[in-house]
Amino acid sequence: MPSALTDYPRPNLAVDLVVLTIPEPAGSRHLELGLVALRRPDGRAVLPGRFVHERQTIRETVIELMAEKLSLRPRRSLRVQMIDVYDDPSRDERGWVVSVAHVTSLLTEHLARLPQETTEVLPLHGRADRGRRITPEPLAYDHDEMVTTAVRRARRRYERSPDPLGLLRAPYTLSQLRHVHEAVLDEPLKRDTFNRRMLPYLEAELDSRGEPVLTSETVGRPAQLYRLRRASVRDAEAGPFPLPRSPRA
DNA sequence: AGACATCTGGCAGAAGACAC
DNA sequence: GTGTCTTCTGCCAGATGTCT
Repeated sequence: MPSALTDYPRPNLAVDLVVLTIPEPAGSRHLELGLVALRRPDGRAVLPGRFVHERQTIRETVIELMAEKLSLRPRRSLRVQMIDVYDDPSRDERGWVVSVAHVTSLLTEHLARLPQETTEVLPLHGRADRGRRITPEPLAYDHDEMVTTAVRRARRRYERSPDPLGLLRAPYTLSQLRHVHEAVLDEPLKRDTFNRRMLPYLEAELDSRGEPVLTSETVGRPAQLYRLRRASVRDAEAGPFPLPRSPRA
């Protein structure tokens, strides 16, 4: 007797990955949020993706995808989150493919290790919620939708808590943190309010004598260094208020 | 010395919550 | 509706430090 599990046509299962990054050295002004994309032979940009192989989990597929296409090894600090499942039967011209989209972030130091011949970093600007395209060019398949969703969620989190995607390596100054938030939100922020909002969720970096560590790498008065106060993130992300914007210079 | 950047603290006004 | 209190926000001044 034939099995129902084999009698019906089934979609191919795939994983696509939205990789967000800050392509310029973290800490400088005018940072811009970037997206790691691959260039297909036909010239279209696509997200890194991979089919799920037989007897393989989604998580294993994501890990293999990151290793194969981004030279990234899995580690505890690497945060990968699922965005959504994309199941429009016509979404892929090659056939019936259901994709489980994920999002992660890449520190600047890892960008140099990307295979240059196939990967590139596209700048992300604009607000999809205001009817504007985020990517500089249309991506293949429904990858624009994945990017839009990932960026919208990232921006919502960056309103509430300090660098939730870990784009900035701790310790950092308040200005460095603000520049990263401005890059993600693509809008200048009010410095005073930003500092007041974030400080409760940060702790000062201390030296061996318990004194606050200052950095002289910034221009002007040496700035104090901070890192995330571990138990604070959940509280921060529950906060109700969006950050106030500053007029563009 | 002057320009510039950052940090800190204070002040005033707006907005919301609450009691009456 | 009114008054009071709290919280949030924007603005400012002063101190501190680097760079030219």
